[in-house]
Amino acid sequence: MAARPSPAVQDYLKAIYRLEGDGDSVTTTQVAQSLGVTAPSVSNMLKKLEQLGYVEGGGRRGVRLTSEGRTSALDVVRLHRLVETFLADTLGMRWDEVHREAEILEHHVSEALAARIAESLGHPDRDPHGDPIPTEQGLVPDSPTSVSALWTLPEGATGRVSRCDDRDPELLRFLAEVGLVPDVAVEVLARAPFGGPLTVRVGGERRVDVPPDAARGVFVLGGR
Amino acid sequence: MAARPSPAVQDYLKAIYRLEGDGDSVTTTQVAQSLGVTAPSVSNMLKKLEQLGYVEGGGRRGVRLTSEGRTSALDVVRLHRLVETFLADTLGMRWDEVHREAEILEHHVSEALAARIAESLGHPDRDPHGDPIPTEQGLVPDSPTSVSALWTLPEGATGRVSRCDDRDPELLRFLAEVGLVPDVAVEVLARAPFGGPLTVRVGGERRVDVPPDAARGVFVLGGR
DNA sequence: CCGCATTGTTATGTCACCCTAAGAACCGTC
DNA sequence: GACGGTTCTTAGGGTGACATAACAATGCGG
Repeated sequence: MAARPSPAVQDYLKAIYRLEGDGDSVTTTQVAQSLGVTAPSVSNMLKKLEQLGYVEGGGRRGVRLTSEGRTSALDVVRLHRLVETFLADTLGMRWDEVHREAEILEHHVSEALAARIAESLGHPDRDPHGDPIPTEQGLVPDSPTSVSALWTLPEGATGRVSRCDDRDPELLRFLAEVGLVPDVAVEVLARAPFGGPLTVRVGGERRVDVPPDAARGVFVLGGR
Repeated sequence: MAARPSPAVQDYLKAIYRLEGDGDSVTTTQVAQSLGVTAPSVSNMLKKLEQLGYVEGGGRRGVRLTSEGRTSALDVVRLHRLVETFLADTLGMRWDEVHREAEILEHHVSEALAARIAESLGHPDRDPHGDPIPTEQGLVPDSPTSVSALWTLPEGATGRVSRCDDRDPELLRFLAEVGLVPDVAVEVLARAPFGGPLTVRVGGERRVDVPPDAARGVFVLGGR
């Protein structure tokens, strides 16, 4: 029953967890950029995290989470996504507002409260942006392997929106407007050259032009 | 549009606000005891609060809140009680659990979220313990003047429970068990001598023995 | 009016977390 | 294998909020 890490530590663990997704070893600068702090701050904190047993490999080539670190990171991620889902579903907050709020509340919601929230929502396994919600035991619902950014799909590709990047409220407002939300069917009709927009059929109905930076934040579970 | 004070500052303002209730000038030691910190810490913080314009009269005889201080204190109290109400009504948390949780969340709930919570609850004016919830404009719903601690009532007195002290979960569990909750009718049937229990009729039905320390935490709006 | 308890302050230290400035280690290029 | 650029760490500060220790001021009983 380890004590709950401080908000700062939780933020570092969460960032490292997210960065481990692509490639496995995480560098000081990656973390610094991701959290908006300076490299020396990260250097100090990583040393501390290593002493606390949350990360290892502190020497050269970046750090990795220990299993304990991963457990703690998943705890935070779970709370974040549960809170997001709750704010959206129960309180009717817009999906572009919930991330900010959850970013703070994730550090201050007790386990007891989280359990109640989860129960009142019927133990959801996806948050409003389509991200999987880890279980209390730290299991992450299967992330299908054939998920690619909409941006990378060739003309003619079809599939369903799996998740959307939740960090940019403006992006989310745009996506909501054009109907690019989780579970909707999409088909890439055309790719404009020179970094132009993608033309996409959304929900079998609307034709929508999606600019590159938007298309990079939408992930599609491929039909083919 | 003053920036939101830090959690620590909010806690001090809340404590001073509560202590101003009885008598008007609040001393260093009162605050220290109320917050469980040492006198020097309070001394420092009061100096800071005075510089920030939240309190005045810092010299001799204790401090008082400025109107700005009172406004900020009421903001915190409002959030605390809204959160309590929400946790109890919407999430079914027991009334003895909500205080602890709200004590933390009050510092981290945004104005936007508070507004949504208030709306989803229909802008309640009492929390689960019967305490009044200040409005967004900082107005405290009328606290009736003829409210006295159950402990102070003479034999034969009648009335309705107005509010219960929310700080001791054990007390609240006891009160819930014997039915002493806000709005229930009570009548003092007997006062045992030498600090013995009060015998009270609750809700026109049950006879209940209420020990002194419990009777001091229940406040009754007098019928006569 | 003096002594002494209560109350409050100043001085100083600690801890967590962040910063800037400056030096050390690594890395591909020539 | 020296060189310039990137990356990382060490050194040294700063802030907020707490602590302890020691001193000052108040206020009351005798």
